Amino acid sequence: MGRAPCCDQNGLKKGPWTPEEDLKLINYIEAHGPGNWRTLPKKAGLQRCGKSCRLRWTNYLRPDIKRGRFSFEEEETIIQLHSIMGNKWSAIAARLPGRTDNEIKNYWNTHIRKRLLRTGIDPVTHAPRLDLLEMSSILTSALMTNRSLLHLQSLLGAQALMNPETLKLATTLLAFKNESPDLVAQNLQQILQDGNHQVDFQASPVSQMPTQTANMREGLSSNIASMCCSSPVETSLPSYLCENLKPRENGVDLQGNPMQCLINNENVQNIGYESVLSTPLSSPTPLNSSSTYVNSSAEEERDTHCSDLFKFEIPESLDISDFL
DNA sequence: AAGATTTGCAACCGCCTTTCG
DNA sequence: CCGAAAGGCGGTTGCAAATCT
Repeated sequence: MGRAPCCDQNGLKKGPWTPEEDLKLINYIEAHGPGNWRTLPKKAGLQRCGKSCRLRWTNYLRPDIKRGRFSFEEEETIIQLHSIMGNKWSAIAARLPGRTDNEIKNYWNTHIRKRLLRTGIDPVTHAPRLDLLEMSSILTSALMTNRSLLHLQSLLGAQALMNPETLKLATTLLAFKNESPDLVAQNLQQILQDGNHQVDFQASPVSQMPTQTANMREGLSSNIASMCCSSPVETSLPSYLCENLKPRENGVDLQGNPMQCLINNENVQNIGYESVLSTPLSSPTPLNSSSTYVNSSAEEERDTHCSDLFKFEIPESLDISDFL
């Protein structure tokens, strides 16, 4: 029954390929074609398993492979296709002539992913990073009422979605909430009013907290400082996000439309753990064209608003019909 | 100049699907 | 039709090169 074993792993070489091995593989495939990968190594005189040979050929030795840096157009194409397909590297590679799935995957992980993170975009969902928006909402709502600190509890419940700095700050604030809610809110207000975020924590109201909370105070100071360093106001978060994260008077945006952004104080009050979990912004799975969003009316408005920020056009040259 | 840290990428690993005896 | 190997794919690792301190 079945086939003979692919290869007994004994005595087969692993690790980087030598030029001599490459030459043997190239010569054999050019003369005979790959044929059966299982039997190829023996015929080609290689001490490798067929799988390793196939990988070496498809990812490196194939003559039609385009090497060198990715062009801007290629990069944009990868981002657009990834937003549709997710981590389907082979499918993406099929639409980028001369590029391999492995190369695209590596390029994504080392360049594009980091770039998107720097600009405040979740590389998984291609949406604004939820943690930045959420923390900004919390800090802003703390200005309005001390009661809003209750949202910290919700924030901690969503820890799987948060970055470590956000969690650290939320944890510290929550610990303070019970002890000195007024001081916490007062301190947050000072931070948000201070344009350069270089808050003197020794002189801030936090320093007036009881001595037994000295360690917590240090934690709060450092956490807030680190958060401020990555806040939307100071980082490379896209300008459209920074605009939407600024508190508005009268609940209207720059165009005079009713605000539908997270920062809207009324919406902030309604943002809890459940909404965090149900929103596609926090989905750990890649978006695809058939994604169904959970839409309460408020979330529908927010989704619409946010999706407008990330509209892009698929080039006509890209055939994505089979994904729709 | 040297050691430490970060970055980039080739290659491996393991799982899933397809193919074949 | 069944079961095992081949093929394919995405995630992860290890190491050399580059950069920083």
